[in-house]
Amino acid sequence: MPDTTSTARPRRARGDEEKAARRQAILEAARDLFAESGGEVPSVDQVARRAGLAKGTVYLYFGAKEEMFLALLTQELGDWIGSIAEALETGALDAEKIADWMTRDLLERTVMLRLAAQCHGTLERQVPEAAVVAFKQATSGGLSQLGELVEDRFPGLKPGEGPTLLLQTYALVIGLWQLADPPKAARAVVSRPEFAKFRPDFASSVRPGIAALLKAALDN
Amino acid sequence: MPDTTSTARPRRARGDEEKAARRQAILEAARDLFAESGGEVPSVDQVARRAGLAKGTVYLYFGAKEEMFLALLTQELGDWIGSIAEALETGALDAEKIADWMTRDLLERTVMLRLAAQCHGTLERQVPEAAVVAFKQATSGGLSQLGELVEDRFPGLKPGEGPTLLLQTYALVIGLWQLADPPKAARAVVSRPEFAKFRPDFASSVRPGIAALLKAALDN
Amino acid sequence: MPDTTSTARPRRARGDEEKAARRQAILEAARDLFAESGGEVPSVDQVARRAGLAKGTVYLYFGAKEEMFLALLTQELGDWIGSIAEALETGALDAEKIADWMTRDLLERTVMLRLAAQCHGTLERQVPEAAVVAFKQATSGGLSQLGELVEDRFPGLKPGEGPTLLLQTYALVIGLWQLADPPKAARAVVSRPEFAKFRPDFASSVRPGIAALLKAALDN
Amino acid sequence: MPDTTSTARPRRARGDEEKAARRQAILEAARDLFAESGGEVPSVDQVARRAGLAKGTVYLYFGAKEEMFLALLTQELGDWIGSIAEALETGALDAEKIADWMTRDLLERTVMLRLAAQCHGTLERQVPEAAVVAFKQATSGGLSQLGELVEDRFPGLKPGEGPTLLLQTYALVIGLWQLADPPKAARAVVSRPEFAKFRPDFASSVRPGIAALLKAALDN
DNA sequence: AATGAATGAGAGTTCATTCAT
DNA sequence: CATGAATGAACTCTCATTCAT
Repeated sequence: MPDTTSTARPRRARGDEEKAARRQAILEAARDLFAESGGEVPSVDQVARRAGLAKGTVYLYFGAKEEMFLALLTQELGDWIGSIAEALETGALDAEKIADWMTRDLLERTVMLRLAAQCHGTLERQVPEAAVVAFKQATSGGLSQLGELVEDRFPGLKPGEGPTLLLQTYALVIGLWQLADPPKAARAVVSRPEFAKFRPDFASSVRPGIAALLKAALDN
Repeated sequence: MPDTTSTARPRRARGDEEKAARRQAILEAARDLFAESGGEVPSVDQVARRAGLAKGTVYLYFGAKEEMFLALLTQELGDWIGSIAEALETGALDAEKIADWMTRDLLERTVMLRLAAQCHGTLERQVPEAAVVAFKQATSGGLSQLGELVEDRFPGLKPGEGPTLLLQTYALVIGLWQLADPPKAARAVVSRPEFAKFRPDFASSVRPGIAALLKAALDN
Repeated sequence: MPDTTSTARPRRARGDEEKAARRQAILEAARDLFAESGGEVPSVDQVARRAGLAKGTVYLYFGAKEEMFLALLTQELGDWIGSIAEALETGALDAEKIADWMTRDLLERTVMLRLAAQCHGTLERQVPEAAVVAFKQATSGGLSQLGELVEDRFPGLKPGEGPTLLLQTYALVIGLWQLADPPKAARAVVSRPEFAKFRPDFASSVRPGIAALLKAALDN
Repeated sequence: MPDTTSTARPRRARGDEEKAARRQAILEAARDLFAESGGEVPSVDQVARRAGLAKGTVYLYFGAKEEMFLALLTQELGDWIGSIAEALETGALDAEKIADWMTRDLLERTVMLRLAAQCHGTLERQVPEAAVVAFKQATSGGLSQLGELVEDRFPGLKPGEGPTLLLQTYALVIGLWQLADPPKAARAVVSRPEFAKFRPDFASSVRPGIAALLKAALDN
């Protein structure tokens, strides 16, 4: 019976399947630590330990720390995209309703939001090119498909407008998140009444924003 | 004729005016280095040297490195806000035209955009509370006024919608910038044709996005 | 009417008398800060400010920071020596009584004790030779005289034993002080019951120690 | 034959034993540098280099620089205590003889003396509490045992007087050392004839002092 | 005499990454 | 595959001292 928290040397991962599992375990450890700390990127050592591994082992699965977090964001984004695709296929096509659903959905994806805010700003800045390629390819692939789906479902859209709409939405979302989710140090400050206007809470700013972008695209 | 590049000890800044000027010179040195490096936050020593000063001197004007960059962003944002206010007062009130003007204006503000992307994501994360207060206060003050002006000029807006609109716009802008302005490492990658869809260049995504937000607010 | 706490430029000290007064004021500022902080050597700037002066001014009166504290210790020691001399001349010559009086007297001289502990360990280590000369001369002069007085009052002592006795006493006193007055960081620790044996409090260890040295010298 | 001065990466210390050895090697490097410089606390980098290691490696074995020196003092004190215990068990119980032996023994322990003088004055002032606890515990443990031994050997002592006597002796010793071992800067000065009285050399002041404390305790 | 802006050496600490075992 | 000891670059901030005004 495997015990990931034991201090015994973890069994060697053999075969692609086991290796993928270990990689995934590392990503989950990273995710957990990132979430627990409220958006602080943990050290490699912390991640390794949390995964029940040694520091060096992480480098067997990821070329660099940032690669690891890029991989994590890839997953989170993929997940989000999948969720949207599903909603588009089954749900209503009303802008308000979509905005509503999206907002609620996003509130459960704080790790993705925080990670996206950091990746596009900082993480990418220190990563070997190859890793960025992988990241962009994965992301771009998912968004392309989703963009097509959007155009399918909203025939009013001209070709290419699907991805553009998605891009704008994504940008608005992470932009608002950055403004609405100040890091620990700033949290105390921003919660003062005099700043209320500019900390209108993520949900209530993002919903009308998404709706606006959606309507504009459809009315075009 | 003074020689700022000489190694001689720089003139002492005496009186509030000269001190403000020196502070400004430091900010400009920081700005230049930040711009030249494409968004890398320079070390205090680099900034000092560029300003023709010694490291320690910087700490006479700023309590910490991050404070310096927060001060820089404060200025850049203030500048931007001022520019918008002026445009609102003198320019057309057509959504498309405003979006157009704004886009062109933003393209000249890459330092502000890059800095904003970093500040809200990273810089704030390491700053003493007092500095964050100063920053938020300055920013918030400017935005409040601008929000009122917006409501003045667009009587269709309900009270409070001015600031919200500005917030959304700001979020969209910095969000898009982050996606469209990948850091050096990523630049080569993203310029490949297969990513074209997701790097439609800042200008052409931001313009319709702003227009959309604007129209939605006015149509409300 | 002079106001040392005002922010106005202090009047220039002219003539030896005024200069001596200013020097004294600086020393007192240093003493106060040192006392208040519980034995932390304050920065030159702090001392200057407390004295209502600017940093540079301190250097008109003392060649270096350590010199200042050496001068302060000189005074404190001189004071102590004077006090002992007086007690010897007027008081009883019983070893126990002397130890008793001395202990009580020392408890009011924590600044001297703390300062002595630091000076002989650290401060001297960074001072220009000239300053050390001045310090040693002053101290040595006082102790010589006091030594003679001791030999006068205790005819049992052989020539030279007076100073030796004083030296031993001084050493015991500052040694015990160091052990009994742990700095802030250590205070919490040492107050735990399990360390009680080695924090027997200054007073109750120093009194018998002094008495022992005294008796031994007299019985010789 | 291994070459410790080569620039090659040093062998990795594996297992508790080798790690303890490496820790010891670092302590010895620190000791040597401290001794050579006449009591100047060396930088971490210097210590590391002397031990043939990189700066960072030192931090694998000690949490902070001061911790390292506290550990060193712990050893030195332990050594001293052990030496005294042995002497008490095998040697004569005559006060003069003990004082004599102790003085000779101390003259070979200049590192301990210098270090003690600094630790109790300065080092403790900047150390994380945990490190101070460890230090006090180690020291206090050894002194307790030695105190009991003293009471055993000198039945004239009342319970508790053993540790007190040790404490007084220790205080006298480090106090005298501080006065008799002026740092480099002061050495030239103090060697002048006019200061002879107050630099009667460590040995000849400490011996009678110890004897005095001892006799007083026994005569009680 | 007084000022206080400018200096810049200096040091401790962290942590991503490597590689011998 | 896994390990974790070793590395060392990187960076911030302090503060005693100087000297032009």
